[in-house]
Amino acid sequence: MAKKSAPDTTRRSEKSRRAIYAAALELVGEVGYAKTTVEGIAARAGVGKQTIYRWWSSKADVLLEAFLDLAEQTAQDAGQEPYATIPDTGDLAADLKAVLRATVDELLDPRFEVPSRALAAEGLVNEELGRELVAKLLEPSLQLYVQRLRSAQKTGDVRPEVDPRIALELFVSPLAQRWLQHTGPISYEYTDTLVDYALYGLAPR
Amino acid sequence: MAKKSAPDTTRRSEKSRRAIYAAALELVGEVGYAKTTVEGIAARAGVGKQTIYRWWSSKADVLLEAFLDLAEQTAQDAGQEPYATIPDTGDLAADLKAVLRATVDELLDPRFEVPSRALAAEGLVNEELGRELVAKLLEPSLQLYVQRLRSAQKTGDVRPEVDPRIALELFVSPLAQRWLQHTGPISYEYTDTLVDYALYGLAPR
Amino acid sequence: MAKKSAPDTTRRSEKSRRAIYAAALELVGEVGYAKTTVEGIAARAGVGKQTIYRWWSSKADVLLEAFLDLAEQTAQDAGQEPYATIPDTGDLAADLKAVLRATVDELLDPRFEVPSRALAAEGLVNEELGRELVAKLLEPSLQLYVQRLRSAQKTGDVRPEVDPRIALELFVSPLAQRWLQHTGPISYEYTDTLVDYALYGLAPR
Amino acid sequence: MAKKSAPDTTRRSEKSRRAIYAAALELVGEVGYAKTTVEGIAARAGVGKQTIYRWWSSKADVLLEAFLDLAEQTAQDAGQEPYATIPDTGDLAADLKAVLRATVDELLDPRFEVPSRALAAEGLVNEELGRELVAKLLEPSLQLYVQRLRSAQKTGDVRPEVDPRIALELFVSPLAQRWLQHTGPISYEYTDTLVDYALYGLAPR
DNA sequence: CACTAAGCGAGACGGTACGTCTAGTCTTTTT
DNA sequence: AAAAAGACTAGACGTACCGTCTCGCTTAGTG
Repeated sequence: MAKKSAPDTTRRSEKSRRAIYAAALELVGEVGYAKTTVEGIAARAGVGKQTIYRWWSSKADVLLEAFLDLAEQTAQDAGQEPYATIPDTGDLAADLKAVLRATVDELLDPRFEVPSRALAAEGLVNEELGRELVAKLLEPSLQLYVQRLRSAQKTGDVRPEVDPRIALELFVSPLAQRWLQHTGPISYEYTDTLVDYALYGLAPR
Repeated sequence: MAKKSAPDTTRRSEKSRRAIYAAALELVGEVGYAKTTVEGIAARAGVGKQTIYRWWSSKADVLLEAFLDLAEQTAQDAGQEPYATIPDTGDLAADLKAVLRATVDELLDPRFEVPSRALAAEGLVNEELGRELVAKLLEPSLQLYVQRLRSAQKTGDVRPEVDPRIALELFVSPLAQRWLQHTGPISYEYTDTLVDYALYGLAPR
Repeated sequence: MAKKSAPDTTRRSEKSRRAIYAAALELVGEVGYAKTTVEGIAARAGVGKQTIYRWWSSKADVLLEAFLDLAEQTAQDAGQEPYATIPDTGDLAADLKAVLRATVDELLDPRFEVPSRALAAEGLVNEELGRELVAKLLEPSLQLYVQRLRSAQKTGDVRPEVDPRIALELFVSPLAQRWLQHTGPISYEYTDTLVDYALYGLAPR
Repeated sequence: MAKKSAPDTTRRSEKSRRAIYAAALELVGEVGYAKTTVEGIAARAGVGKQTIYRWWSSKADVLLEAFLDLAEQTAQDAGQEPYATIPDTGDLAADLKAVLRATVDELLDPRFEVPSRALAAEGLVNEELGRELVAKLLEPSLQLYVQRLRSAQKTGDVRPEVDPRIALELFVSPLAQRWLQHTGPISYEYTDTLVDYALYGLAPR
């Protein structure tokens, strides 16, 4: 009775998949998310529209996977794993500053900027996409900070009663907001300052 | 030779303007931003489409003004001015916690939630709207924190070399991000914790 | 509650209507009925698809009206009314032969051939269109024969007990079938012969 | 060098062929010719699409063969040969009326009606199919009338100078047109009248 | 008796057109 | 002159089929 049986993944055309990812990212970069259309992606990829609708449910879905794929490819091309963990040299401030500087570089990379901003925007308004984004992209990274902060609690560099999941937001969220909402410039100096303020507080010691 | 002379504002129909604001906010609340259409707003407002296009350039523009109007109305209805300044009782932590608790209340008010999230989303992707949003809604609020922190520097509650514009992000941005991106729950307890962490730092004293 | 209110005919664009008729007839002539598409008609007419769907329910419907319009225009251009009646010179055979010869000319006119054959084909399979075709195009012509045959019955040229509606089919239907189904050649000689056979019978006198 | 070698008929699956015929006729009967699709036929027949395209060039082609097959089967099931000849009892009028009555029965048989009308319609517009239809279905039947009329000319029942190929159209074409174009009811009385009119003419004797 | 080599069911593919929806413009009539 | 109404051109939406193209799997016949 099932009208739509799920398509057979084993027969899927790898070539088409890659062409669709490439076309989607290109178009979002060129004309922006709103003006990117499924039709346009199909045309640029040299693919029938149905091939897109067969495997993805929406434009947002295509772009999410395309972006995840891009991130994965880039990671493999550069170092092996992007950041399995945050380095632990014993100097917490230095470690955090290093990671945040790398994040700054990434946020300013134009290849990532447009699609990730587009996805973030769509994620605000589209519950499902939002949850996927957070689960697949954001939360894994944040967990790395949680680990590093827990380690710092063991060495006494962070007070033991501090909740690491909240603590990390002190330096991560400001950067995120400046980038997302253009509320201020982004630089190494800025993130270094965030780490210092967060670790040692605003009140005099 | 000018085909489009600017419309004559003195002849503008106040009734239509109000009806359009109301219709826009209702529709965004009912069906979400993406499914709200100019046509739908015009129909619900009992207004011709051209009347919308004559005075606004886009759906986002209508909604921005509608939202600003709503904010203004609500402010006038409730207390006079919402927060011309942040209270200065001499207890910085208490003052910040009070304001952030009020912000939490506002963020959880369903009348504000959908349209402001929609505007924020559009603002990520639409440069012009984003700048307007930041300039008209966000930055004025943030300046209040700047003032309160400067005052705290004078009383010695905040270290003098701290940049208040960055400092405020330690407790404001985490809240903003949790709300915008659903990365965590929002509560009085959470914002209180943020203030404590930000003021006294994560490192042991 | 009515979702689709009927469109307002008084505001209809005459220019678009004419352009659509012209495009439809051209395309049917150039590529045939099956390969003529609503999209193609809209494109050639420089018209939005919705303008077609607003006023017509289908490709067949457009073509029917376009053809009726063509027939009307052609009639007006040539003599006033095409054939308000069949001539009555007193010589029944001659009168019928004359009209059938004119019909032969019309059937062989390439401007009429393709669209009318296309409509006829669609009419076979599409009940509603078929009834409209018969009612608006075919039956009015046949009634002219009925009148002429009745007149002939008064003058004694046709037996009084003959049913004129059936009688006319003896010479009209053969011509129709040859033309529609390509079952034989069409010529003045052929229609003359049909009239002779029909009037005087096959059996010896 | 030949990309497409002709398929090997000896290996053809008889089971599939029969299933395709059955599915095609069922679907045309249920949803009409236009809404019958190759994909639908394949699905109902439990057959791959390629199996249809391997042996037939089009939907029309499938249906033509399916119909010919049906006609053949029906003929074999009923009497042996359908009508190798038209009976020759010496009474021409009676013989023709008998055959036409049988034709009326056939035309009103719902098993035949939909597919044959569909084929006829397609034949009007599709030259190739039209010629095949005429050659394989129509002309053979008409030749039987030619023979009977020639025989009648020998016995003096039909004038010797009459062209039998044209003469037969006097009673066959009207029936065909009424059936095809729904221009009038079909009955034994009607076909009897046609024969009488055709044999003895409309003019008084 | 394994070994081709075809036909087969299945269904993914690049496409075209469908009929619907909305954007933003233009025109007509009313206030 | 602004406004209500709504028809207009334009073009994307998601769906349905087209006809082609593999994929494994029978199923013969051949070596």
